[in-house]
Amino acid sequence: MASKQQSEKEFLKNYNIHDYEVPLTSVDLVIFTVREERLHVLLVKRADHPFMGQWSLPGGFIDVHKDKNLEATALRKLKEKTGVKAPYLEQLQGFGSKTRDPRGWSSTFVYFALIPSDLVELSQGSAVDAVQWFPIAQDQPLPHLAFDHTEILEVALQRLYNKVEYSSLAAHLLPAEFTLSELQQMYQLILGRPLDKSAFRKRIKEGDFLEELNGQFRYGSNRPAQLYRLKQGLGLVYYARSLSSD
Amino acid sequence: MASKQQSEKEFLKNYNIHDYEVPLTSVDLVIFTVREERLHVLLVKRADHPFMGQWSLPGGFIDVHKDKNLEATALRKLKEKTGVKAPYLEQLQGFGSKTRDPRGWSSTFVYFALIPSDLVELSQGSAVDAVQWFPIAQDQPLPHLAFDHTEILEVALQRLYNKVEYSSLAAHLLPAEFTLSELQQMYQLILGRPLDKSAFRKRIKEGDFLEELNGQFRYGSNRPAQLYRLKQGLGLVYYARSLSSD
DNA sequence: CGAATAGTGTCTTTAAGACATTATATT
DNA sequence: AATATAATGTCTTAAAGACACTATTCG
Repeated sequence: MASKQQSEKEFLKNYNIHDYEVPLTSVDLVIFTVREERLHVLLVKRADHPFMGQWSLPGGFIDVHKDKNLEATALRKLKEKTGVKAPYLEQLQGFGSKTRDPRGWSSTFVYFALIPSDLVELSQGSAVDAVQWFPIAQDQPLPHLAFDHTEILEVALQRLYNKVEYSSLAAHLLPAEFTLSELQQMYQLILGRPLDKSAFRKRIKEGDFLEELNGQFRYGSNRPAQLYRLKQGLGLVYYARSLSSD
Repeated sequence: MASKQQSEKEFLKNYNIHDYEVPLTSVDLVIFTVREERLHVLLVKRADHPFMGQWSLPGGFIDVHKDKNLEATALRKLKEKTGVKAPYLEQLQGFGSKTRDPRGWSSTFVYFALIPSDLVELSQGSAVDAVQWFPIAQDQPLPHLAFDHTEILEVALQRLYNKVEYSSLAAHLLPAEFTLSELQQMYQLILGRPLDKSAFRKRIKEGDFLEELNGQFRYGSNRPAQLYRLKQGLGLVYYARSLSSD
C-alpha cells in the first residue's frame, strides 16, 4: 500500500488495481425502435455463463484499451449489434449490487438508445447466439431476462414514456424525413393515447426543432403532406408544459 | 477462460475477475446545503495520491463486503462525512473514461444529495485532511478540483437548478418544519430570481406535498406564519408546468 | 365529385403571473 | 396606531384541449 511520503509518480508506478477487491463493471444498453406500429426492444441470447441461454439486454465489459469513455463503450456495443452508428443515445442510470451477478459485486452503466427501424441491420455478435427485436405489449410478455435486466428495462420504459410527454424525443424513432402526421402517430403509439392534431402542431411549431423540406411531400390518395426533418445539432427540445395534465 | 460446455456452477468456481483488465469503479457525492443564505457544496481535501492535497468531491471505492448496493455506498460515504443518515439522495450520472484518473481507466457513479444545514456535523474522515463547505457564487470561485470533479459539479448544479423549476426538490434543503415564506425564499435563493407569492402558493397547494402543523406558527413582529412539514413517504412532486417560461 | 388526409382557425380551459387587498401579530 | 409580514382575491396572460372548418390531392 502507498505511503503518504512518496511522490505521485512513485505512487502510480506501484499502484496495482488487483491489490484490491473490486466490483465487475459493465455497460448495458436498452435499445428501442418502432416497427410494424409497435415499440420493440433489442435482446440478445447469452452465449456464455452466467445465465447462458437466457435473453438479456445487449452489453458487455469496458475495453480499457479500445474505449476512451463510457459512451464509446455504449456506441461500440450498439454498432456490433445493430450496425447503427449515430443513434439517439443518453445515459439511463447506473445499477450495482452484491447480488445482481452470481460472479460477485457487479455494477453497470446503462445507456438508452432510440433508433429508426429503417437503419437497422441486425448482426450476430461473437458472444451471442441470437439478436432479436421483442415487441413491448401487455398481451405479449417478454421472456425472463438475465441479471436484473427486467427491472432495468422497466426503468428505461418509464424514462421513455415520461420524456416523450415533454420533449422532442419521439422524433428520434422516425426515419430522417417524415410528415407531421407521422410524428404525431409516433407520439400516440408510445403514449398509448390519441392527441389533438391542432394542439400537437402548435407545440411542434413552438418547439422549432424541425425544418421544412422545401417542395418535398409525401403523396397518397389525399392532400400531400409536407416533409420535415430534424434541425441538425439541436439535441432534445423540452417544453415548458407537459402534454396533458390529467 | 471458461468453456461453453461446463455448468454455470463450475464456471463460477473458476471465474476470477483478476484475469481481466478492469476499470476502477468508485462512488462520488455532490452534497448541497444552504447556510447563511447561500448554496454550499461539500468538498474534502485529498489525503492520498493521486491529487494529494487537492480539493475533491467526497467519495471512494465500493466496499464489496459492507455495501449491498450503490446507494448503500453513497449513504455510507455521506454519513462518514456529514453525520446525516436520511438525506434526499438520487443518482446523478455515471462518468468514466481512460483519462479521468492517472491510475488508469476509471468510472464513477455520482450521487446527488440535499441536506438541511441544521442536521450537519462535519467530521474528519480517515483519508481526508479536511472537510469543508464551499459557497457556490460567481464572486467566490471554487478551488481547482481533483479528477473531473469540476465538470461533475457543474452537471450537478444544472440538475439542481432545473429540477427546482418543476418539482418540490427545494423543500429538502429546509429543516423539517418551515413556513411557506421560508420555502419561497429557498426557491428564490436557488433560482436567483424573485417569485410571485400568490402564484407560488397556488402551486404548492396544488402539489399537495405539505401538511399543516395544526396550531403551530412561526412568530415575529408581524402576523404569525403557519408551519408546515413534508408529507411522509411521498418522494418528489413534479409539476405539469415549469415555474416560468421566459 | 367523393374520399381521405393535411392543415388552420376559434373558442374554451387551465395554470401561472401581476398586483392589490385583507389579516394578524408585535412594538 | 404604526409596522411588518402572512394570506388571499381578482384580473390578465400563455399554452394547451376541443372541435369545426378549409385545402388539396387521387381515383
